[in-house]
Amino acid sequence: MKTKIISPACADKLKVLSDPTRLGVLETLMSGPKNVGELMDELDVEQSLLSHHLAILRDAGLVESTREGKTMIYQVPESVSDSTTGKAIHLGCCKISFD
Amino acid sequence: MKTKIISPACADKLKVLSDPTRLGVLETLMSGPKNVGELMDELDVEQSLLSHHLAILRDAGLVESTREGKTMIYQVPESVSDSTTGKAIHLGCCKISFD
DNA sequence: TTTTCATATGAATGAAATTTAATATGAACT
DNA sequence: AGTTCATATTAAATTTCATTCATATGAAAA
Repeated sequence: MKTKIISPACADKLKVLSDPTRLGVLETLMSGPKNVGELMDELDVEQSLLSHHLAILRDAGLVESTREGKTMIYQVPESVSDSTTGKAIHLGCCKISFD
Repeated sequence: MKTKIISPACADKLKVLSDPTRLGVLETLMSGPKNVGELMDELDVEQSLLSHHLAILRDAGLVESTREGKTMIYQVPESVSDSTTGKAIHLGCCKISFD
């Protein structure tokens, strides 16, 4: 009886999405790039808290950021957002489709 | 500027899947019903710990159990597992497809 | 170069989730 | 009824996570 190797890596990626703020960030960014201030306004989250969550999303490769003057623009990488259906997130191990 | 209402309910459901043991249980059960002992063997998880995780999956409606003699059979409900593609989990708010 | 704006980082706290250990339940067998 | 097998439950210990607060960084403006 070989012991099945479960998928901790996939669970880790799902954990990144299993938070309302981070999920909200992704949902928001799926409609296009935004800077941190815009995300704060839209999601109604404190600056520092949002920044922490953005770091977690960035570390997981689910968002990427570029500086534009004083502000930082965040967006979902092409490889992550399904541009055809528009409403899916590719985690590598699995794909999450909304609605 | 209306404040966007994020989706805590969906995050909660994703949280249930964001654990290697629970994800392993679901993956295992997607190939058919199993009793707890079989899940223990396949996933190499302690009895009590597995039971806790099964309770969380049950509370979330992602698995259901029926007694058969001394053992408990666990399975993924029809409504949750996508019977057509075979490899998807429906959470209500979103759908997770594997490989 | 000092100030201001936009964002990031680190430490501290508290809450929630996971894990372990011990015990309980419920069905079948003797 | 008492014992055993399979699983669940409870409580306690531990770990992880989210949040807050204070401070730092980096770019532009004065």
